[in-house]
Amino acid sequence: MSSPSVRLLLCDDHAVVRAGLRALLSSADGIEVVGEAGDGEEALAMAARLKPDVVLMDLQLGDGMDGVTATRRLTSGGAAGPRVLVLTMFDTDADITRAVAAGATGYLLKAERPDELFTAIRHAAAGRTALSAPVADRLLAQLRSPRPALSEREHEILGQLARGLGNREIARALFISEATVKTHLGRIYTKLGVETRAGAVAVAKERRLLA
Amino acid sequence: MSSPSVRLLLCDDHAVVRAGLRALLSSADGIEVVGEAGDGEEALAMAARLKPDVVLMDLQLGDGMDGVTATRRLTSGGAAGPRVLVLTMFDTDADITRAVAAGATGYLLKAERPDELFTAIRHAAAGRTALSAPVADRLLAQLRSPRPALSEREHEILGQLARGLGNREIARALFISEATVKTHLGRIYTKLGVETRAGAVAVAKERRLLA
DNA sequence: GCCCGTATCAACCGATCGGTTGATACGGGT
DNA sequence: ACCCGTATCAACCGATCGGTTGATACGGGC
Repeated sequence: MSSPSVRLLLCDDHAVVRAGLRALLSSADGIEVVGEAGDGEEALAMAARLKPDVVLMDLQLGDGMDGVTATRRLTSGGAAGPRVLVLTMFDTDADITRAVAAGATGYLLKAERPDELFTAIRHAAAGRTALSAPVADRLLAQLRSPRPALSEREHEILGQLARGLGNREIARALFISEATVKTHLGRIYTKLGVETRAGAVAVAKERRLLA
Repeated sequence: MSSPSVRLLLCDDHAVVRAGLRALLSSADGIEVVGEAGDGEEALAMAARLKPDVVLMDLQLGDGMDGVTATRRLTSGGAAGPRVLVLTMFDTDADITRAVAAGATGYLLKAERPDELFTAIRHAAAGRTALSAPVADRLLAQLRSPRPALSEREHEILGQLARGLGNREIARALFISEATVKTHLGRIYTKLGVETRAGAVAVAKERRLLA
């Protein structure tokens, strides 16, 4: 006998993409789309009600809760919660790391071949980790030559920096002295491999370290 | 009698999205997906060969030719060329304006309801302009209070700025004097409504003025 | 022909930035 | 107990940035 269908919940903020995925997956054996969510809150509510086996989650969810947060909330509920399979456009180190840290069972890219999606969903339902080849490559590369990650405080500094604030304004915004801002900035420059604040903003946007 | 099916070519760099769209559109009456392209070059080649009525074009096409360029090349071939219907994630002023300027017959968002997509495709095939409501709103808002557009030279300056270069380096890169760079930067700040270079980079990335 | 926008350059000045050195303090890990 | 990473602050200095004023030149549009 074949195992029962995988009950799947879609979460993506683009209705056209959701509809496309539903149409695509409905043609696959052993996969049943039980619902669609357009944002993180909706995904949590529908997951609680529909008890899907797997949530197919985009990381970019528009204005509200982001996909990483939604993933954490979905998986933090213990063993009863659904598996989360991340399906997104970006293969950035930061995205992958954060998604895995948030409890994602798998991670694959929208650029992947569709049949990879089918198998990844079945793997995820079985509790097996499902990382597509490019994603796994990136993870290993990162392990081999680990990039110095920004500390949380440095992240905050970077956020203010991207708003165009000067050092004094950043200092006021974060309730620290201007001197501290400068030391943080120095470390940020070193870690990002840049020499100016404009360069730091550019690299940060590039690596998707900022909203 | 009903008119023959609209012959449609998909162009999107994400295979999963393409497959989803194909699955979705195959369920629609009067629409026939005749091919898929994953980048701009492929789209041009397949359009020449398959002679589709409409090309459904994403603006973000990864590394190579961008969607605006592909649209221009597709529509510049005179009346024989296909209609181009842009389907993308972003409703940024710059994207909409450039796509329309490049000859797009329609522009709609992936966040739109799927049935809007069906009607837009049929409209585009008939040569009618197809702008979804949010996009049309933005266009009108822009006409009512036109934002000062950056000149081409200012764009170049901005590009170098985003690389983190100093004024002197920008001057050398563009073969102009440092003084000229500063005057350009002053106008850029005014037009973007910022006061610092970091702010300019942030706003530029926000409005998608940069790659 | 004239006006206006754009691009180019110069010289100036104060404010800010970037880098350095050195210091204190707190927490986690061995 | 010790070390290491992180966060915090101070003082200093040269280089750069941001703003201003003023100028020339070229092109398109009325």
